[in-house]
Amino acid sequence: MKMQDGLSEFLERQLRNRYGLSSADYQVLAHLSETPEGRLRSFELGRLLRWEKSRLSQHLGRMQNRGLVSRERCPSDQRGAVVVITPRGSDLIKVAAPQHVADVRDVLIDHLTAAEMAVLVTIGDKVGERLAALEREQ
Amino acid sequence: MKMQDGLSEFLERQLRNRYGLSSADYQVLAHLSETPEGRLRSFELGRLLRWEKSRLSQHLGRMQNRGLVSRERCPSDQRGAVVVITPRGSDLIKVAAPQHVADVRDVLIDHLTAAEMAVLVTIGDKVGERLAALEREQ
DNA sequence: ACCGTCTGGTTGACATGTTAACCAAGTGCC
DNA sequence: GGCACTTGGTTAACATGTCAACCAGACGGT
Repeated sequence: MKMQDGLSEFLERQLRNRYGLSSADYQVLAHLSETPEGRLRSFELGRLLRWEKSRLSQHLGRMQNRGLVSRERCPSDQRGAVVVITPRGSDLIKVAAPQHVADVRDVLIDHLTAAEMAVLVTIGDKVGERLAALEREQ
Repeated sequence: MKMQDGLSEFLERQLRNRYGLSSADYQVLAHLSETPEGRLRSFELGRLLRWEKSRLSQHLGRMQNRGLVSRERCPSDQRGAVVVITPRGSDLIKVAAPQHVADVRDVLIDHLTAAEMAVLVTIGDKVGERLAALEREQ
């Protein structure tokens, strides 16, 4: 648990200090920039991030005010919104992503042996399994 | 990272649904209940939790309103506050703690071999080391 | 076509966390 | 003693997350 908190706090702070991004912002931009068009339906983004819809809506509103994304009406579904990454958002993520990856290496990956890394992945999978099972049960 | 988020979210939700406690509340009560008198200087609690002082102050205010803790002036330092767990807080944590531990087993520990557990501890230590080193550097 | 239900999304009220400013009491040095 | 500096703690303003209520458009059975 301490490792958990320490890692998130460190990574969050790096992103915020260097680029003015929260890790929430980062994840939104990362997902958008991974699509060929830099655009996603709102609910798709929500599914990818596993965020509640109200959180997504509020967060996108703030990111829109800061000029990182914009929203368009969806032509095929009149209810829908399409989220589009702006040039500014795109530039930011292009700079921030490599540095963020470097930070993760610096504070975690570089200090693990291949065997340790493998075990960590196994543990992640097992926990993911268990959580998914609990979610199906409920 | 996903494991991280999934675990915290699950544990947080269990605590909240069953006892109306956030994990922040839980940690405060846990630390208090571990002292013989159920009381701690505010800044001691802050050091243990690694919380900023304003966060601590705000959170204790809310917990006080809910009757989980109370605050007294410190006799030896007129600036100081002593945080005391109330009977209600004490009862709550006595019920919540075993269940919380059981949840952690259920979703993590029970699914790991002894070897995996050992590696996880090693990784935690290494990351802790690295973060502490970065903090000393700053 | 019509109506009940589901789905995508927004909003308001509230809980929580961060930063910066502030205040009052200790501490150290002259 | 007096004065600068540090320390413990609170507060205000703001960013973020949650829940519940709401609205409008889609969808399915009749």
